[in-house]
Amino acid sequence: MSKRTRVIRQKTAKIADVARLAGVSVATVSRTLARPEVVIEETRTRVLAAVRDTGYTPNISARNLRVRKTMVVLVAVPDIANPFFAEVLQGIDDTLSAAGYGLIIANLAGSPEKEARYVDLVCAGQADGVLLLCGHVMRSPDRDLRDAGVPLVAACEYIPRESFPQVTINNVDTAREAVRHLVELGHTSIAYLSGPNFNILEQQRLEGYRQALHDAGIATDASLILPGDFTFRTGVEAGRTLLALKPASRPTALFAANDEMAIGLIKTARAAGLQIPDDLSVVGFDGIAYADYCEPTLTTIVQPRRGLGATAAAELIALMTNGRAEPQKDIKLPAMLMLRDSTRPPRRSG
Amino acid sequence: MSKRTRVIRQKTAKIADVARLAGVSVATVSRTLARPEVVIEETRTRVLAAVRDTGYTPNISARNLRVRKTMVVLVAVPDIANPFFAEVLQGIDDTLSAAGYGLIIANLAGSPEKEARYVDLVCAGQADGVLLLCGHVMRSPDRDLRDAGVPLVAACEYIPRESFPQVTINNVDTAREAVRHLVELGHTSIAYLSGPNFNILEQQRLEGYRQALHDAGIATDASLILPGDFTFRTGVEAGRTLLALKPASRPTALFAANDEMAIGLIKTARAAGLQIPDDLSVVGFDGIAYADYCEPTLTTIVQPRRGLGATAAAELIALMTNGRAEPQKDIKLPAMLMLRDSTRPPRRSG
DNA sequence: ACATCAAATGTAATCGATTACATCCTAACT
DNA sequence: AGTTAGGATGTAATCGATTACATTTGATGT
Repeated sequence: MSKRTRVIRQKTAKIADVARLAGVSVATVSRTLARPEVVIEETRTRVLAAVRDTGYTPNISARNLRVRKTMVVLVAVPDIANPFFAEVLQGIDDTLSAAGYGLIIANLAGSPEKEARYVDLVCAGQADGVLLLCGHVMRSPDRDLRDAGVPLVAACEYIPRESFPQVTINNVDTAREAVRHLVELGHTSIAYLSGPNFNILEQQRLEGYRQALHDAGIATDASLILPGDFTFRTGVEAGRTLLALKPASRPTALFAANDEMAIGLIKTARAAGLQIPDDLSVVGFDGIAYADYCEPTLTTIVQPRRGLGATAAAELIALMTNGRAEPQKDIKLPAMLMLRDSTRPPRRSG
Repeated sequence: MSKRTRVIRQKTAKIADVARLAGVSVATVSRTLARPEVVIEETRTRVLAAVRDTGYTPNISARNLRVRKTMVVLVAVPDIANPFFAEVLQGIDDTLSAAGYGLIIANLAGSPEKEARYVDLVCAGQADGVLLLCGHVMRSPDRDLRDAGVPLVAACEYIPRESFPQVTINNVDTAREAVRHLVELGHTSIAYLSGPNFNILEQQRLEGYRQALHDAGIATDASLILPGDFTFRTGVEAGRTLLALKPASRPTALFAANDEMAIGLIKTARAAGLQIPDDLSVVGFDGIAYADYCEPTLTTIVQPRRGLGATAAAELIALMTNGRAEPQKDIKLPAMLMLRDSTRPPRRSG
């Protein structure tokens, strides 16, 4: 059976072959596949049988050329190796692939050349829409994604002053809540381990940190703001910086702009004999799987990672199909402070 | 300047528009872009100027339809959230995108429906090649990826009895080396934390474990083979199983079929008061980034993750361009035992 | 019995690029 | 000067599907 069909089909059957075998016109074959209800029962079965026998599958390039669609969306990710994005991608993938869309993952990896290639790809009509997880509208030397004329949706990293839908969490308020948690435990000397300077998430989380300190009447101490770039490595470095301080002037708590840095910092601090959380409470941000695997388990802000992906994908689908749905949408999903073992009141209260 | 071009271009310029503006035929435009050396200098500059002014980018669907290529490869991944695959993907992405290919990531996630959708996609000519990281040739109810007539290359998980190139490490020998390390430290009671039963990697690593024990004259004890499925969660469960044993009959070392499970097991064991490596030495497999972040750092087999991806991608490119290069290639990349802090001689030697 | 209409199907234009083949032109050789 | 070779460009077929419009068919109403 499957042997036989494999023999019949030489290259790949085209719609004309099916039409010939079924004794109908190509239009009828096309209709049978697209809107079965408009062809009469008897024709339909004949056509479907011919489709089966020839092993016919429509040529997507031809269809795309004709209907000007690709059924592909491009997802721009700063870094696939970052587990946070991997989980957001799952949500995107679930939603999009259920709706029949394929996805091209653009791993920007900080490379402007790659970014430019992907912009050109989209401008060339290779995608029906773009999901930006990267905090900016992608550019090539002479083009901008907005020129491509395809729907855009941003997620995770808010892009200011844009008119397309965005799906994010409220980073400012959430960061503020994280720091407030430390304040409520009694900490007054609270450090901040930052993300890369011009990153929007960084700015928002820093703002939340500032607000929380201000709420508590604590002055911001610039020396307690440690530079980082969201990687484990800079977490380790920040840990060393912290250890170099005299114990007396060392903060009793730290809020990290993401989990990976928090985990790097904890590792370094522990290796040097510091007790976490006894000597130093740490709060992270993101809620990656590892935050629950490490030791001690990390108190952190859990972002609805799959939810962010799924919601953004749904929004993009709406734009791609309904044409113009309401843009300007600014969807905020709830994030949650997850209390685990890395935070505790300071040893010497006050 | 960019303002002006943005105004000129109404929808998207097609090749005919460029031709008209440059005062040449469409063939000349096409040639100028594809093989600049065949058109005379003066024409070339005129055409290129017209291209710039119109903001022309070729319509890829049309080109694909004509030349029967897509410049897209599909990568089948068992699970994007698995950090091991994320790193392999980076290698793939680097190589493929440098060669101008886009990639569609098929996150199988154990779903036969998704798998089938992707098979149909490829059979419909949506990809020029497929990279299988998933240990089997993908199927849909009535089709098989081999029917698609596109080049295939497998990586990471060896697929027996297939004629396409495969890029893997030698799992049997490497696992054997990992266990030999434990033997050489003096361990004689060595457990194995397995992967899912029918997975080829699992079978090979188990075989390596068996061989190493045999080499050392140690009898295999079926009760020391703990079930797992490569996830952190089953590592935790295996940890509990281990803890339930009387200390006297508890193994002094364990080889886990991957890092995530090893890390889960270590966490559970430590939480129950077991010292790692003093009470239990642990060796993992894969060398994910986290193996160096956790506590204690994990002795493990480091796979050349980017290398696997890059090599497989290069192999696929060769097949896609040269048409038929030598198939049957079985490329083995070296993996390395990385000694870290989770292994040590047993307390009571002998 | 004829006009009318709708349902079913067919015909052919169309999407936008590539490229085989045809044509034109110039330079070089006899 | 006439012929020719080959370089540069143009013309038109082609890739394979979708779909507007045309045609056929049969049923219904008068």
